[in-house]
Amino acid sequence: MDIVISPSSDYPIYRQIEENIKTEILNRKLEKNTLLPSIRQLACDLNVSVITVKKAYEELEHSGFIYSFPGKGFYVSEMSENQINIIKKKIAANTLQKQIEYLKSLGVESEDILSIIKENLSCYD
Amino acid sequence: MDIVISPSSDYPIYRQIEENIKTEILNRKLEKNTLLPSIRQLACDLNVSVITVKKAYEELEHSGFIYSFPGKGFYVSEMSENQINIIKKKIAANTLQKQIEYLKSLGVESEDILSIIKENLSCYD
Amino acid sequence: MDIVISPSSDYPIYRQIEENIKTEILNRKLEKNTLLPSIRQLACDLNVSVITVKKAYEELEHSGFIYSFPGKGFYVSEMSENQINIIKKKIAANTLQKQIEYLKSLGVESEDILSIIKENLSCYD
Amino acid sequence: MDIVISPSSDYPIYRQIEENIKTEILNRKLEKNTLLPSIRQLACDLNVSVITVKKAYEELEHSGFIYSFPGKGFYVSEMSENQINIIKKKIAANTLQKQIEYLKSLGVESEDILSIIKENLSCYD
DNA sequence: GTGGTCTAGACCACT
DNA sequence: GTGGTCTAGACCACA
Repeated sequence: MDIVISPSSDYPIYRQIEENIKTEILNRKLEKNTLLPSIRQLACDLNVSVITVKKAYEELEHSGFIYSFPGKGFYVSEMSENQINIIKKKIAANTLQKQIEYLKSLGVESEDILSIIKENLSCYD
Repeated sequence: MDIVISPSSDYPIYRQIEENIKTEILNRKLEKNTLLPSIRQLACDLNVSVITVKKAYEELEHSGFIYSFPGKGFYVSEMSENQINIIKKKIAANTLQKQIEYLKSLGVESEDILSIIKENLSCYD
Repeated sequence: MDIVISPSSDYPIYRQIEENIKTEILNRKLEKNTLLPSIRQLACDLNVSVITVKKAYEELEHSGFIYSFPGKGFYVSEMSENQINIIKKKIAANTLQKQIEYLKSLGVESEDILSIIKENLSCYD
Repeated sequence: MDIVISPSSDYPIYRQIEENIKTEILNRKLEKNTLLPSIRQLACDLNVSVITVKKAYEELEHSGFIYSFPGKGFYVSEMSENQINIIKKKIAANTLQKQIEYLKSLGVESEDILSIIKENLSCYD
């Protein structure tokens, strides 16, 4: 599992860990029922506090991406391909809508937004 | 000048004020050399502390959107139509790039992103 | 009389006016017993408040560079060539000493200071 | 770390703290990645408000001399010997140039300036 | 009147 | 514990 965090960011570390794992789950890089590294292990690897990792895992459990057996560890939840796709699209729709709302309030032209998007997407095809 | 803030947001109040004014400047709703409301006045209007407004003005001055004559007040900087457009596009390019980077790392399809964008933009035309 | 002020500077305007006039007196651009522009006139020319000019004149009178006949105006004081030279050297000695003290506390090398000085002076010979 | 401030000075306290620390960094008295005293600690030591120290640290972070990990503290930035020397010389060149410009506008002779400088420098060798 | 600075508290999120 | 933010006062220099 590759988790990259930047402690200097203004974004909380536990959120960064959370996002990293969520991404890997939605990506299918982490398969269902996989055992995640223990809180202590990950805390040690990332050189952060145990509490920080614990918080990240708790949030992930709360939002249903992982589940835990107390005393055993945290596991990746089962989700159908369909469920995952729905979640992905929901996230995309939400974030992009806010983004565009903001840029429009700035007065950015639709065509400019579209061309920036296309240019960026072309890097991935 | 219309400034709307939500003190309960997790986004700092001074950033909200900053963003509001920056948006109005980029929008040309606030024209160059306009005298902004005094720190005290705005603090009173928004029902926040003087220091909170000062910090917002300070940041805006730091990034060049406004300038001050101590003892007189804060004024909107002169910026050419061109400069403003460049700044707008820069902001758009930056935020959209990060957005797409993130969505791509999630594995969202390009066509899905594009269709969401188009759907959202159609609300503004 | 040429007075240039920058209202945006963090240096008070009345000090700027003061320094400008002091410089012209030490320069002999303003000769002894010359009648300075009236407070109202100068305030109007510089587009600043009457009070600001008044304060500058008061300070100059206080330090002996000008004198006033109430109801008539402000005049440049009489000073011998010798007196003027002594004042100039005193100012130079004071400011340069502080400057060097500061640069030395930063750990700047003496040779660097000297070469910068020489380079700058060469522009004036 | 030795920080000396004079609260009665017309120079803002937060600037004094800023200058003190900047000097120690350029001096290499504070080595890179050193943990600075916490805002609260320093505020207590200097007997000033927390906010005053915070402002000083904020400015230093803004200009790149220090960096922060929220929740952990402020650290001295990494800068090569070279970078530091460049900054030092830049500061020296800037301040000395302004100084000489001013003295020249007063009509001080080059030789006088040079002899004052040499006299002062001799105190440090 | 304005901005510039400062105090002495406070609450919060994060480590 | 740390920094991040905020309040509700205050005094000062300046215009």
